[in-house]
Amino acid sequence: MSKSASNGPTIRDVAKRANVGLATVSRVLNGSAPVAEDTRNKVLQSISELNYTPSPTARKLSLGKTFVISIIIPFFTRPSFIERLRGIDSVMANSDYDFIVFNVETMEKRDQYFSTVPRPDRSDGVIIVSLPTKDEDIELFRNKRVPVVLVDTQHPALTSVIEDSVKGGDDATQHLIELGHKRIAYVSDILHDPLAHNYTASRNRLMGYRRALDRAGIAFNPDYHCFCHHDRPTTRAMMREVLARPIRPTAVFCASDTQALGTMEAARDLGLRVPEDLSVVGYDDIEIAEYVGLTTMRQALFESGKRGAELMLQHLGGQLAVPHVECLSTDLVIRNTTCPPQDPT
Amino acid sequence: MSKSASNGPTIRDVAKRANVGLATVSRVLNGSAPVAEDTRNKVLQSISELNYTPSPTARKLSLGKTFVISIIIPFFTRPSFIERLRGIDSVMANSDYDFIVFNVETMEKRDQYFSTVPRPDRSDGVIIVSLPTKDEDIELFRNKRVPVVLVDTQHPALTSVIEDSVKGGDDATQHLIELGHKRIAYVSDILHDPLAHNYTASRNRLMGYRRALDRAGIAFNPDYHCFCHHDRPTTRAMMREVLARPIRPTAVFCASDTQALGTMEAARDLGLRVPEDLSVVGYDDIEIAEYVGLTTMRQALFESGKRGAELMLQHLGGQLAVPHVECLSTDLVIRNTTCPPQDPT
DNA sequence: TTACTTACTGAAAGCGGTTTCATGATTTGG
DNA sequence: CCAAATCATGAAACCGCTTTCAGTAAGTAA
Repeated sequence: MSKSASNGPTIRDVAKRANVGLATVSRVLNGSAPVAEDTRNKVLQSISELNYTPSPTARKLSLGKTFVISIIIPFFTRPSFIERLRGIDSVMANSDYDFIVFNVETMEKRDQYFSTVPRPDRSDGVIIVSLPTKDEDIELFRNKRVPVVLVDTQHPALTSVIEDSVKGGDDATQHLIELGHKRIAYVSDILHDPLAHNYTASRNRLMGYRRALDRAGIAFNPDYHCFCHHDRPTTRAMMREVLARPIRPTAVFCASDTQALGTMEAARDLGLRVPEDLSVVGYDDIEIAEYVGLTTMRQALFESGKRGAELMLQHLGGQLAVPHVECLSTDLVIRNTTCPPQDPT
Repeated sequence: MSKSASNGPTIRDVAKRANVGLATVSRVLNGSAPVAEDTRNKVLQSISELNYTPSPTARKLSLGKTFVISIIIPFFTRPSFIERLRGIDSVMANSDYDFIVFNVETMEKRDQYFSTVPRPDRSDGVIIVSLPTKDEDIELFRNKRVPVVLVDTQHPALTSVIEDSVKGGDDATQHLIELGHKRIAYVSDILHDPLAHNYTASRNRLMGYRRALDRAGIAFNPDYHCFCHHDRPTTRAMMREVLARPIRPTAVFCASDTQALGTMEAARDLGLRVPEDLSVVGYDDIEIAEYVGLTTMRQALFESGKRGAELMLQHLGGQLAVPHVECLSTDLVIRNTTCPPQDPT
């Protein structure tokens, strides 16, 4: 089944037509060695007459490269991941590399992709986004000798670009403290599910939250740490209960905008006004955040993807030997879901 | 620079170790010809001892296939496109094919991808999403002999899966008419820019809108056809002006939810209540639509991607000779941005 | 027993490039 | 003016797989 049917001209055809050896054509194509001016012209003409383009596959085989960068990313459908992907795309589109996205929605998929994707015959490099890596994974990658760059996760052995979620959590909480709040709840994804939306990030933001609390001399109240699955309806249900307590929080810091929206829905359900009765701070600054006027932490999502891709390209180019960690900044965007508490107890 | 460095075992190594010819190994791998039971076992054992996996690149070259489906899609970052991509992913992830996404944000990129991506040495098939194709494009595809499937666009020469936007526009408008509205505006993207969000769709929805109007004996008022760039702020600015007119529409049908949100912002700016003073119907049912309670047309976005991918796979499998058109249904989701007009003139 | 299938199997020829290596043509320079 | 170095080039090997083709061994029919 050798599909020689109509498969376009090959480098051999070009060589024949130009009366040169095929090696010479290759040299003209890649500029890999000097070629006499008029020989080059003959070749160039032959190429354009035949409307020849080299076969990427053959090139890959010969070079032992795939010219593919694989991206392993969970739930690529979520707005924040899309932004990161766009960042990656913005640099990859202008490189020699294609990129293939592997969408992880289950633990099996994760394991499957972690073991099959980082192979030299499948990818020249792998960018892993927002998925925690274990030591054994690292070992696997090292064996396969495929360069790996981490985005929004970190491991000492790999170069990674991260956001400082501890600081982000701290800043968000600090904002509420400065407004005079004392009863501040923290709402996050479940903290023990590695596939949860913000596995590491949720933990780090919690640390930041506690750090800010400590600094202000406010005791951490475990009852004010609320967590549930990442979707809005679930958060809404949970928060409806939390906000109905006799001593309810006057402010809520949410580890994601989606959960902030759920929280606001819950407040609405209970007839609580935002921000007068309840201040809400989100995280991510997704597109609707602006529409609903949500105060939130903006991350450099696009930038993170872009830097990740750039670092990968550098890695592939031979620069960048040692694992390199890059930390992007996070800014608080103040809109109108926060204000001082009505009754500053 | 033959990168023979540590490149894993080859089929030859497997053959040698099992004391068979390498053709036999290939046969075991692909089941392409009968192999004696114990020969097969020797091979299998050798494979697992060596932890061998065949090189995809070599396979591709030999077979003359790429095992890649390319997706050409505009602004893949927009929610509706993501949904379609997810649909595609859901079927591709379980196939032998990888897919590569080519994100079109400019006319140059469109042309570049249209001419370089559909080549037999680059893709086994191309799925084009939401991008109108001209006859000359078709000619090009035919020359390259690469199968093409269209999603959310249509061309007589190609198999495509579409939504019935005319009917969608009709239904949405009909809903408003039934509520008693007479002054109904239509808000859409610019109708002459092929890269606009909803090029074809915006036109078809307009046709549906007019059809419903006709049927109800309401004259089409060109002043009530408003169009501008697809983003929310622009729509907001435009609609602020439109809604400030002495005789303003009592209802607005928007060709996208994003524009519906812009319209609602404009209403808010002018102190108009939705739906009491202004009914709004959107299109797409993006995620926030539910949050803000927007009445909107829901399309089978995920389904469209899924079907597109399935048709492509069928095509590749040799079934599906004639161009085949598939039309997905669209449903009105009634929430709370529509009600009868206050002053039913 | 001989001729004729049938069932497996290995050697070798691609697939379409890149790169090494040897060679002939030119310079260079002493 | 001849030896030595330089330059440009083609032939051939190789990347790792699939498939054809021909041949061997075993099975069947006459």
